[in-house]
Amino acid sequence: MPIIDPLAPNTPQPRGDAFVQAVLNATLLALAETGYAQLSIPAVAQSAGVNKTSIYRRWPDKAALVRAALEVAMRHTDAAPNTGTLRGDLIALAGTVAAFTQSPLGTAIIRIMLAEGGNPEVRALASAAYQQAGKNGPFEVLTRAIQRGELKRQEAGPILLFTIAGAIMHRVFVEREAASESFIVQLVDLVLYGAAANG
Amino acid sequence: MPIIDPLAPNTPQPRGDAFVQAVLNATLLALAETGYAQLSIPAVAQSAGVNKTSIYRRWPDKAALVRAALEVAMRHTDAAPNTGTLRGDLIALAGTVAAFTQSPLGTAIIRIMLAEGGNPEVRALASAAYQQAGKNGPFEVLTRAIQRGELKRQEAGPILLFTIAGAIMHRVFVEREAASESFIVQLVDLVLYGAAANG
DNA sequence: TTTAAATTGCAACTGTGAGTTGCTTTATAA
DNA sequence: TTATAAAGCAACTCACAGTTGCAATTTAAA
Repeated sequence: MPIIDPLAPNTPQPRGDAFVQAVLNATLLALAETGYAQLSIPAVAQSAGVNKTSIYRRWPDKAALVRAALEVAMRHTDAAPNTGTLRGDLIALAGTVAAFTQSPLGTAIIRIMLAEGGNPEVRALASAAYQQAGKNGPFEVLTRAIQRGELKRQEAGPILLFTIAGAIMHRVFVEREAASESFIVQLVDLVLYGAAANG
Repeated sequence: MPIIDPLAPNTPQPRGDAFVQAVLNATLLALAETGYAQLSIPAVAQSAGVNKTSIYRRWPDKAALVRAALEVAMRHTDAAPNTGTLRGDLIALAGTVAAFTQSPLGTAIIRIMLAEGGNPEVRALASAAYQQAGKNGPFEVLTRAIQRGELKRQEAGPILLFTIAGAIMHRVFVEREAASESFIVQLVDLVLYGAAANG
């Protein structure tokens, strides 16, 4: 009874399609609710309405299951915003980051990345997933801002983006407040014009 | 065989003192290494060179043990910096936050706070510990800056501080780069003067 | 429609490790 | 020196993750 590769071509997958969907969905759900360390395959099986044995036969261990779930979940990228101003673009980008951070899946991914001392392979995939969520967008935005002359010091670009992401993380995970539209505008104005400005 | 309150006065503690020290130190160590979820009392016992039974008799469960360890560990507060300028004070504050964030204990506390879906009581204590690390300092710094006229818009104060903390968290936990002195200066200048400034 | 192959379910099993209990040993205070 | 409380020790229970052999079911293809 060999372990099946769900991606192999021409592999007969009698009931496999719905089965895999159900299990991976349940995995993402469990990830969001309890985190990676607490996640148990028997619990996922029950939540998916499926027998644990079947999960064990398809995926060798917890890491492989979570990897598969994250891979499936991460098959979309948001387009870069283009509002005509750096401020507008940053507000749009920050909104995307905030939405991701506050979604159950985003929460799960960020928690794996930050918190679990566990499987490095899984953590690497979580990092990849997090970074992919804003892959091209940010760089296009910065490039256009530099061309427009809105961002004089190019080297400030990365820290600008990372600071926005970090502030949103702090807002959601530490303060446990919503990263609302008004918060995002405040934040973008802070990193664009500074607290010392007269406003 | 009642559970002993280690803080009760006039309680005879024959070998208790050294014992408690050893166990709580081992607990903080384990917390830093493996995190709360993975922490096991038998493992702590072995690491402390102590019998697990003795731990179970003193602390009713893992949450109580970790609570005791965090309470002991958090018995110091840093004084507010006073360099004469807001910029200097913020750099000093950010340095303190960075040192805490990058210390094993700080890492453990932040991870409990952010990641574990586990015991809410423990998470609350971790939050308290994190906030206490910078309790009075930040507010004194802001007050003096407002008096000096360096911070025109008072309402920018909290988001200013939280953004610094969040950016440091992102640096350490997501980018996994050191929050060096030069990074901190860059960060403070960003939130004080903004990326749009000519520099 | 039938048949063969593979997948899923099911039930019973193993193994590990957390937490418990009764008893003995040892340190401390008086 | 002695009484008392704490710490050690060994053996136990129990929950739950992961395994195995076999029966039931679905699907693809003839």
